Amino acid sequence: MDTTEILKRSQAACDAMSADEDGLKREVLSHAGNRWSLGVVHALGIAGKLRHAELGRKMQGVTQRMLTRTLRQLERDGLVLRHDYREVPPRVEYQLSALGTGLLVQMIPLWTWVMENADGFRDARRKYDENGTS
Amino acid sequence: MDTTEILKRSQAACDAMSADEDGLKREVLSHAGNRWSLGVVHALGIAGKLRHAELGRKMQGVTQRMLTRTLRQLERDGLVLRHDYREVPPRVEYQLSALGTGLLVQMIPLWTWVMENADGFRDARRKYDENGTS
DNA sequence: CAGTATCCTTGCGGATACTG
DNA sequence: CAGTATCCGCAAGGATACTG
Repeated sequence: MDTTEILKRSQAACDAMSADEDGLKREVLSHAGNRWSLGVVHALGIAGKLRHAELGRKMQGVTQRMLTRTLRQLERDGLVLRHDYREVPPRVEYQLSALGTGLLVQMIPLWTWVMENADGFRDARRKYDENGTS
Repeated sequence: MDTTEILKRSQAACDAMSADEDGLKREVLSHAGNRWSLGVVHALGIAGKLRHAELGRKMQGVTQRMLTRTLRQLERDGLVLRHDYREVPPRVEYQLSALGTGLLVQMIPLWTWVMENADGFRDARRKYDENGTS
């Protein structure tokens, strides 16, 4: 494989990165890495618009508190739009913003790769743990 | 934009995902989202091989404890290889595994996208905070 | 040089109960 | 329905000191 060529391109990209930019990337990643963020972006990407309770049902196991937290975080990051209809009983719908959709799209090849290499991850983990316990 | 088409592809990808697979993805992401992981993978991608102290210098601000922790995590995930020369004074070199290189390559388009949309993120954040404090 | 060991603070994630 | 309020346990991240 021509990893050399690939790494050169990587280097070109990396050289342009300041510490500030690295912070931004980590912020995006770390938010995406939160317990429920991925599933929410996912669910919204598929369904388009969803209400709080609908999301709660799709996300099997999430508590109201964590769902709200996650949505607030995603909203603050500009990935999710919140629309409060100000009715009684309350009706609030969530959907991906353009930014959120963009992120989801960027993520797809990454997910595909992760799934393709799932065995590689498991093997590595197993080997590491064997050596550790031997 | 034809987000519809894109979302359909996304959906196709999503439908194939079990809760188990989602867990794996979140694990990968959450590790990548750790404070220093990204920088380490980055630095190793550029430099090839690096010693503990060299990494410490490149990563500006990391403590020995966190660097070791990060490296152990990455090693356990199979992204980084550790080679201990067993000399005195100690010499240990780290480098990306094939898996690690692959991950870095997958990440590049994502980083590029994040950087291109940095302003979008900042604007969203600003708006959200303005509405919150008003 | 390449780590451990110890202590501390912060924030995530969850359980439960309550409210407009 | 769509949240808040309160409490809790745990792990991440960091500061500091020490070791083979």
